[in-house]
Formats: sequence, structure tokens, C-alpha cells
Amino acid sequence: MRRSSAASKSLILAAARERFAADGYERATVRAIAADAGIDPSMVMRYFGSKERLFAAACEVDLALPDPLTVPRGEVGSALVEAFLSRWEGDETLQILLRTGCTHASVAERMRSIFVTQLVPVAAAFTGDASEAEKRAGLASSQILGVALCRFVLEFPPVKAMSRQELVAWVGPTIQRYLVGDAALDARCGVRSWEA
Amino acid sequence: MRRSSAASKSLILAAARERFAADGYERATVRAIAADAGIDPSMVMRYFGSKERLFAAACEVDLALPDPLTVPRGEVGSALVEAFLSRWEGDETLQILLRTGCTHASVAERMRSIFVTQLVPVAAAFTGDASEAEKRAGLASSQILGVALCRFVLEFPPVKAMSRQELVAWVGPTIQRYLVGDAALDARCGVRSWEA
DNA sequence: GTCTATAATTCGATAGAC
DNA sequence: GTCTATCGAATTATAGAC
Repeated sequence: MRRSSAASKSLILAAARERFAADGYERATVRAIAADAGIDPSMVMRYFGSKERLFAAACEVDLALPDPLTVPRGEVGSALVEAFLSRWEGDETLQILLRTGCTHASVAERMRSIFVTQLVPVAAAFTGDASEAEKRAGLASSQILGVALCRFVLEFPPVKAMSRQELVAWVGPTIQRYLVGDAALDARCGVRSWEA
Repeated sequence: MRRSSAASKSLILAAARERFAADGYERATVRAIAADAGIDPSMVMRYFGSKERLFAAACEVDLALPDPLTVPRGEVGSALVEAFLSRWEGDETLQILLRTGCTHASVAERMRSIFVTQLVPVAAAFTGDASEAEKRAGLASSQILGVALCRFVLEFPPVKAMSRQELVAWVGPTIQRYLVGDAALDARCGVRSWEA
């Protein structure tokens, strides 16, 4: 069959994203990717140079979260959870990063930079202390990535089965507390204060 | 060098755990594991039969969490977080499971069964509804695994740097709310109720 | 642009000497 | 129990015909 260069590249990229997301870096062979795309394996090398560069192209991402500061202060947590879930279901990029980041240091480094640059500014809007903002962003990341892990990667049945609305209702307050919560509120609810 | 059979097996197993934990299944080659153990690669096959069975032996685990029902009801969350962190730092088994579970369905299935059988009973102690217990256990799993992911696997700087005490203080209340929280308490704190 | 053929590695696994 | 030698399969990557 005869295709345009751009069309082939696009087909390969789509197949690569699926394979990398499902199998990780090693088991997603260029042969399998090429077969999925209905294209000869040598074309993959021709267009992308190497498997490594194909991978880099397959997981380019711009999180592009909506600015949480534009939503009412009390709903920052819910808004963030909602935005992340949408982003996650939009394409396979984040799934690739999470799956391969667990075994490849360079991908883990990329995850770090993405989440730090995206979430730290949000947390920084609610505190003057830069180090505390990093902590809060880290905690929020842990819960958000944990949900993604259990829902989309490990597929824990109850987490996978929950509706998005239900998930936001449960997890939103957690993120809210991590990002903008204060010790006084916790104390009023009988929650152990986290400050010495 | 001349060793006993048991000593060699033990050396291989220790090296395998390290490699699997650091590199995942594919990149942890039996050659590399054997080299780490200072043993010939063929001995690995002799003792374990195949790489797959070596892996199975390397990630056998018994979570053996302390029964959270023996602690005061208000500290169930903190106790669980504390226990998980200790367990995680104890050996590399859970790290192997999490790292490889992201790309190997059979390992993911094992993660599911471990966390379901360990956490669902805890959640079930606080509700009569079996389906709700599964949900709560799933939510708790998401936060606990998310912390493990960010602290030990992806190594997000702020999460990695936090003291265990600080981490328990932040995350404990989250687990507490997931496992034994009620909507009324949330409402009193100005948190959006999660029930329709 | 597409494909065949193949080079160059690397891996898991086996056979057999000592 | 240990090691050398090697097989057979799979992988990335390249060269070159059409």
C-alpha cells in the first residue's frame, strides 16, 4: 500500500502509544508496533531513527491543566481531581509515563518535572513558604497518582468501578486538604494536627 | 569458590530482589543477577529452573499487617500508614511488585489480591455494607500506594524528604476518613458530602 | 515510500566436562 | 557444585533493491 509520509508517521505513533501504554518499554517491540500499524518495521526506524526516539515522541505531553485559581477556593481539590481524570482518559500519554516511569529512571525524572511544575504553583498560591508548597504539591501528587495507578493501571475492581462523580466526591476533599487545608480545621474535626 | 547449595540460593535470591526492584522484570537479566551474586549464570537456572520461577521466588510476600482493630478507633488511619511504611522499608518485595505490576498483568493481579484481602476486612469492620467496604478499601489503597509510588519509586523530592512522622500526620487522617469517616463529619468541616 | 535480507547483539536455556 | 561452551530465538538496526 502507498501512503503519505505524514499518514504513516501518525499510524506508527498511535500504535506505539497503545503498545507502550499496555506493555511498557521493553515488551513493546518495534515489530509489534509496526504490525499493529500495518507497516513494515523498517519504516519505523526510517521515520523515528531509533526505538528510543519513537518512545520520546510517543510520550510527549503538555498537561495543560486549567488554572485551579479560577475556581472557588473551596473547590480547588474537586476541580483538580476532575481535571486530572479527564486528562488521563483523554489519551494514553500519562499512562505510558506512569507505567514505564516505574522501571526507567529517565521517565521517572520526567514525571517528577511534570508534576512539580504543574502542582507546586497551585500549592504556592495558598502559602508563602516555598518548601511547604512543595510538600503540599507532593502530597497531592501522591493521592492523584495513586488513584490513577489503582484505577487505570492496576485496575483495582472497586476503584475502577466507581463513577467519576463518586471518585471526585471522595478524593476531592483529600486534595483540598493537602493544598489549602489548615491545622485549625483539622483540629475542629477531631483530626490529629500535623504540625508540631 | 565452593558454597553450600542453600548459601548459593540465598545469594542469588538477594541479588534477584535487588535487580528486580531496581530494573523491573525484563532488564533484570539472569546474567546480571548472577554477576551481582558472584555466581555463574547457569547456577541460577539450576536452582530455580527458569527466570520466571526465580521471579516468583523473589517476590513472595506475606504482608502480615498488625490488626488495625486493636488500636483506638480514632488512630486506625495513622496506624495503617505507619505499618505500611515500615513494611515497605523492611525489604524489597513490595517495591518489586509495584514496579513490575505496572507492566505485567499477572503481577498486577497479585497486587489486587494482596490489597483486597488485607484492606477490605479492615474497612468491613466499620460498615455492614460489603460493597461500601470494598470501595473504602480501594480508596485507602490508592492513597497508600500513591505514597509508596512517589516516595520510593518515582522519588518525588518533597515526598522522599518528608520524615515518617510528618508523612503519617498528613496521610493518616486521609486513610482514617476513607476507612471510618462519615458524611456528617465531613459536612461539619465544610467538606462537600460525597453522597447524593 | 516500501520491502527483503541480514548484520550485530543479547537473552534464556541446555549439555556436559571437571 | 561449578563452570565453559554453545544453541536457538528474539531484538534493534542497517543496506540496498524495487
